Amino acid sequence: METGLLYDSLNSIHPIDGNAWSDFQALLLPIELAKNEYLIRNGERTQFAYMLLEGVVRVFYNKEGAEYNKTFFMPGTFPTALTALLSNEPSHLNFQALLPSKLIKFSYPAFRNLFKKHRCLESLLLAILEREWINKERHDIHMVINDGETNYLIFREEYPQLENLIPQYHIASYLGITPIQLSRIRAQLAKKA
Amino acid sequence: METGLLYDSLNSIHPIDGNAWSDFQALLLPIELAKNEYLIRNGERTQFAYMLLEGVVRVFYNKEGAEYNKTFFMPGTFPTALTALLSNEPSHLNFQALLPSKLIKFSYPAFRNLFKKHRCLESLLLAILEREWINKERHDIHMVINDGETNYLIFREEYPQLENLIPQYHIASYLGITPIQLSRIRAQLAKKA
DNA sequence: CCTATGCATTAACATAAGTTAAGGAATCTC
DNA sequence: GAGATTCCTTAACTTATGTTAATGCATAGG
Repeated sequence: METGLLYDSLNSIHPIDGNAWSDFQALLLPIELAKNEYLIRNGERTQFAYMLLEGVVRVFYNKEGAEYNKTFFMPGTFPTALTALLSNEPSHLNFQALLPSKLIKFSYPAFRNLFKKHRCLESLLLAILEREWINKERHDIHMVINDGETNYLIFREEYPQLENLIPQYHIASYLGITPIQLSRIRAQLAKKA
Repeated sequence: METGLLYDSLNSIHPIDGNAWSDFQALLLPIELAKNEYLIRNGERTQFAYMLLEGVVRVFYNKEGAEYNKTFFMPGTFPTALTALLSNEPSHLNFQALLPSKLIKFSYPAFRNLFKKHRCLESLLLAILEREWINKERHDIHMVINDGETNYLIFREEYPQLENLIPQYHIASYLGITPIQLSRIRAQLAKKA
């Protein structure tokens, strides 16, 4: 199993000492998802955290049949239902692979059990939450302040290449607009250029 | 200084042992804000975390003169520029008292210095971030899924009494609509009832 | 190779929400 | 207590975006 990417990602967020890493590594399990397969559906509980190695995962909420995309996860990131994990409640969100994907998973309760022995892992979790908080706040500010066109341009910077890998209606949903409106925006941008 | 409310709030999030609390208590400073006075303006750095004892504080972003309200803080909560504190960068957000307010403040770096001695304080910060994350996610889901009318009703549940204490244009901005549109929604609701 | 399916685009139309502007109630100030 | 200020409401109008529907590629399956 390819754990080097995971180690590098985590260690760069907060240093992990050797013993902590070997205890943690014992928890890791590889999994694969086919295109359109789900990691978690809303209403399900989960005990697992994930890291994406290959592919793309989307997160969306679901209300009366309508889907609202919230985030896309790219390789090297953590498509994990944090709220469901932390609260131990059923997830309100769905996590779905949009392409054939490879991931590493590990049990979150087992991870927390290591905190007593390895304080650096608790500090690591704190550092991850801090980083996620900062990213989310920056993202939210963009989405509120800007119009659809600007957010589309930001999307293309945030997720390079992604627009060529997934249908545009997923992007439109992420931007909070209809695919028709996205099409109009793209037409306008093409005219400008 | 009235530190009981702060102790109870924090201790209920994560238990704080007696020594940790007395070391922490030594950091606390009381402050007062007049109506419309700022706690932090965008572009400023800050070292301080706050707890609100009395009054109301709003958080908003500012773009080309337009203001976008993001949150309101009520007594017992923490009107703190978390992102600016954690990242040590200038704040993108403004924190402003909407009523005469009383707060407790403490230095965040000094608080972090206590982590070595009192691990329970680090666990407390982790627990606070977890809770904030969960609240924010729930809030975001509401705002994306619902229309203006539903969000206005949710606002009234989330912040009981607040709509009588502050101008309606602040509420409209929070809901992402114009004051005129909020007025139309209120007129419709009155007609239904 | 032909057909069916999924997806993006475009046009025509409908609708919800923004803009501008005016009036009036409530509150503050001198 | 008179005048000024603030702010909420309402109306008339404009605009942006959603809706419905038709067209045309491209790709996959038989």
